[in-house]
Amino acid sequence: MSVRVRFAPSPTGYLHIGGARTALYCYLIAKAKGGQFVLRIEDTDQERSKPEYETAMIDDIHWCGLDYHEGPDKPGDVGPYRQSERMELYKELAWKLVDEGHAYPCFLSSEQLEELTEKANTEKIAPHAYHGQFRDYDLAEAKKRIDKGEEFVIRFKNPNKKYTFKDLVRGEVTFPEDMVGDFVILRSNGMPVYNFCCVVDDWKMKMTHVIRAEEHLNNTVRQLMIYEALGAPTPEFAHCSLLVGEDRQKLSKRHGATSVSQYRDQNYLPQALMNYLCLLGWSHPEEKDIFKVDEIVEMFDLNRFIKSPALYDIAKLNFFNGQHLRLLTGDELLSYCERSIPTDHSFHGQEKEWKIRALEFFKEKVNLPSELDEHFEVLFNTEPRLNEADTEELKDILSWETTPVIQSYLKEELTKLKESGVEYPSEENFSEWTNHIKKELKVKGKPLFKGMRAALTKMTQGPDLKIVIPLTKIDLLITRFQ
RNA sequence: GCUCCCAUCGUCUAGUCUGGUCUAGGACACCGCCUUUUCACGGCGGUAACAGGGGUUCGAAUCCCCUUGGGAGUACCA
Repeated sequence: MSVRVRFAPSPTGYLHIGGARTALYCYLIAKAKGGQFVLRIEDTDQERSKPEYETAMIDDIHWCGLDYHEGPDKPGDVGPYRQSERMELYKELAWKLVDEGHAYPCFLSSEQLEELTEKANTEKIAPHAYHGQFRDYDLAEAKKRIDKGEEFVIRFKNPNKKYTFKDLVRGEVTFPEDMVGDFVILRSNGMPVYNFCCVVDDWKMKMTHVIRAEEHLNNTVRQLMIYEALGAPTPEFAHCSLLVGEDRQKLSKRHGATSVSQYRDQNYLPQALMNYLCLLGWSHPEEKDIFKVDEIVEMFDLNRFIKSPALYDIAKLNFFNGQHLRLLTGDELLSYCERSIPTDHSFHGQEKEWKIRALEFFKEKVNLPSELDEHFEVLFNTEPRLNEADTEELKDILSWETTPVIQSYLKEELTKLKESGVEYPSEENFSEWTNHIKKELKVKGKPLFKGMRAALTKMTQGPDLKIVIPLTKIDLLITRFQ
């Protein structure tokens, strides 16, 4: 039987970093086993689910490069793939469970429920202890009350026995009989509840593996009960570790940038994000750390999942971005970096060939394209860029810089070049100047290079002049002498 | 409270299943040196961990138990 794995987010917000990682694992397992990856939208919470979130989520999943075989926008044989479109099925099965004695209507009002929970709390027993008030209520009587229009929910009748299952990452897990009470499967507004539709769909959509985060581990006991009552085969479960923030708590909004769209907006490389996320809870058999996810499918398996929670660290993500940035070439590099450079930046006025040459050189210095701006200063500034630490050092340089002979020499050379119709100095030009100043003007060593740097770039430090000067327009260089 | 899960450098992790090759390896970050007449890159090196206690064993990071710590769940959210 072919492996089928689903990612089932609820559209109540933007795709979360943790969600993206789960989706990645689902994608990878499906791919590794030559199976299908399915996207299902769990929108049964009418208040919080929004269609625009669904759209955004799908966009983000695509941006991550996690293409699925079936989903709301990719019809398959077991659709629809949006739970709000499967209501009839859930209702039918919920009532089937009622008729078979696995579930029952319950008429407890929310006020009554609150009181009962309160009571259980003061008695220091499980809060769900009194939720089963209607479990033995006469069904015919119940149906009469429903027909009269009375509000009700459907509760699942807990069979009160232990449940054990083998989790693919955690091993054998056992839940005691009283872990949960008679829980709701159909709300009073007619909407089914997560644990119920999840099982129905995983069954009807023929899922073989349920891969999700550890926060769902405890839900598994409820789901196991439902599979059993439905007479459905249980899939394999794999609960992967949680992603946590600095405080070791589940990663959430208050930890800062935790949605994929924020990284997209900040122009991170999706392959870098995926690479980093992949390693947060899984390890490469050869301890390789920089890779594209599609390169590791054949070695991806559940055995290398880590059970303990992983801390999400942006510093390390930045490193991964830098590594992937350096893997980019020519056109890729240009179209990627260009987006991060302010639209009014002089960079955009340059020739394409120049841009690529500049980026190929500067890419070694940054992790993110947004850091490029400060490095470009050396190419475009017209005012001296000096920080306090430079001042001391500058005293010498300034005395040199103001030496009229050398100033006028460089200026003269630049003017000659300009008149010959050249737009940029060549590397050879730069060497000639250096040699001339060395031989004829008797300046060498540190004063030579520091001095030339200060004169030509108005900065005391920066990248290799041999590279930088040929990237700077002669016109601009001349203005630096005025 | 109750239930479940987890526990190796600050962080991500290798090693745990199949005890010895682990005076615990790699990566991020940090620090130093080399290289570069600057900066960065790169290279080399450094600081830094088996939570604690009991067992089992000739031998335990690895197996068992307890303690402690952390997390998750305990909803008519998912």
